[in-house]
Amino acid sequence: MVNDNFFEQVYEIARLVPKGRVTSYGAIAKCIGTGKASRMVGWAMNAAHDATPKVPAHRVVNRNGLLTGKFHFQTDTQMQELLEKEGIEVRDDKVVRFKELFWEPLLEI
DNA sequence: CGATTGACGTACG
DNA sequence: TCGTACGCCAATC
Repeated sequence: MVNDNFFEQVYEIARLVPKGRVTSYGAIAKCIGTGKASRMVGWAMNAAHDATPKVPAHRVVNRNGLLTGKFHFQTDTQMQELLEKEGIEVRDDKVVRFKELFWEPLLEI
């Protein structure tokens, strides 16, 4: 895999997420056109481990703002620490004020 | 080529 | 409010 359009789009959007902001898999999925297939975003993220440059997957959470993918990080706390480092409050593995911090990729694309 | 899986989302009970 | 079921598309086995 060198430039899989599908993954590329997911990576691109994930990288476009401003610091201190978060987005959801469904929003990205809808943005790239997969729409209903929000699972594909997560699948793409799975490959994001090998993506270049590194994809800020810690800014991508599920619709509930829950850090579902934290388990896939280097450490289960890495994701939360990264978010807190960017100014995002994380409580009980979920983004605080997720609604306010939510960033729609459609606004940029 | 068929079956299974997947970092989700929505619907239903 | 919480738990379970189904759908959706693409990739992998």
